[in-house]
Amino acid sequence: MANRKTTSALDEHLGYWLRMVSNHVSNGFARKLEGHGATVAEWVLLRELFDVEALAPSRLAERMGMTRGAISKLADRLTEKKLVARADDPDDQRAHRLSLTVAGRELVPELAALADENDASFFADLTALERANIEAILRKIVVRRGLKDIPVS
Amino acid sequence: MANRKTTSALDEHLGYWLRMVSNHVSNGFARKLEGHGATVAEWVLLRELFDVEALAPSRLAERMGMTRGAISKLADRLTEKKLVARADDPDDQRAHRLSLTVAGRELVPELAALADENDASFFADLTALERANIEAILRKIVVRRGLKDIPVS
DNA sequence: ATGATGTTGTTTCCTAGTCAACTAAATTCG
DNA sequence: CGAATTTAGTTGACTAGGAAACAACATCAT
Repeated sequence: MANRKTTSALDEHLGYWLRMVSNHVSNGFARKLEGHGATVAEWVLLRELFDVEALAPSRLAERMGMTRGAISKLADRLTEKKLVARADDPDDQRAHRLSLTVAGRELVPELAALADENDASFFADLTALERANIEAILRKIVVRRGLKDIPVS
Repeated sequence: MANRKTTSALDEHLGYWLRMVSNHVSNGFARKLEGHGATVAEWVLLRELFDVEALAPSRLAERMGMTRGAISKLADRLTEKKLVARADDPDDQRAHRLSLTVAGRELVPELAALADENDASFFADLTALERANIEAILRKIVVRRGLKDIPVS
């Protein structure tokens, strides 16, 4: 037993490699979105609204793993851009309902194409088996640990 | 050819699952670090300095994938906490050299233990084979795409 | 050696989040 | 019913980063 345990290096953690790849994927996507005047958070919000008639900010906050404050400001920006509309909830004087404008609805498929492209190009180096493997493993972690939203930070 | 292509959902992208898991790992680690008064960026900087006598802020910026401005402020916080010391570079009047203080050097193994624990607990659900697989796949992406730093954003 | 160019680190301004306090409205319960 | 509590959304103070301008110094080409 000659060696004391040595302080582990950054890259000895699986989390390190995960963060490296994940941040590059998100970053690449963010750069692609920039060209269309959108951010990742904006894309996610728009996509969430896409297959629903309308949604309350609070629900979006839960689904997106952001605070209500953040959603409030995000919605401000998107209404400013005329991509999202705020309407009063007829059943609850406090509540709002966010929905896509026509322009917003038209933008979603365009951004979805960028997302597809980004994902495809990033994982193009992998074999079909590798892609299936990594997805299965990630899903397993999500299920086992009961992860439900994506914390932004 | 009955069906038009449908707008892809968020979770149809590998990047989605990657981000979900990666953000949870980082977030969990951040919460653990909080109890020790440190942030993830601080941990990374301290760990980078750990196996080197001293390093210029610019080098750290490259290695950490952050701007020099960000490193400047990060170094401010760490010197404020007496974990890092700034010294003039004798060979270059512009340059500085950052190094760990005794307290900083003592803190690193403590935080490394947290990192180990966080990583282990997070991937505990996986089999050894799954862990080996995901690491190999992530490393392959890093190599193939020539990723060298971790963009923070 | 000197003038152009490049590099180092800091600083200012901006962005997009968090957190906590707040207002108004809804709900619960005694 | 009416008071206490909960919920919805906004706001303000704060944080950690990026981008770009900057001053000081170094390097390089003549």
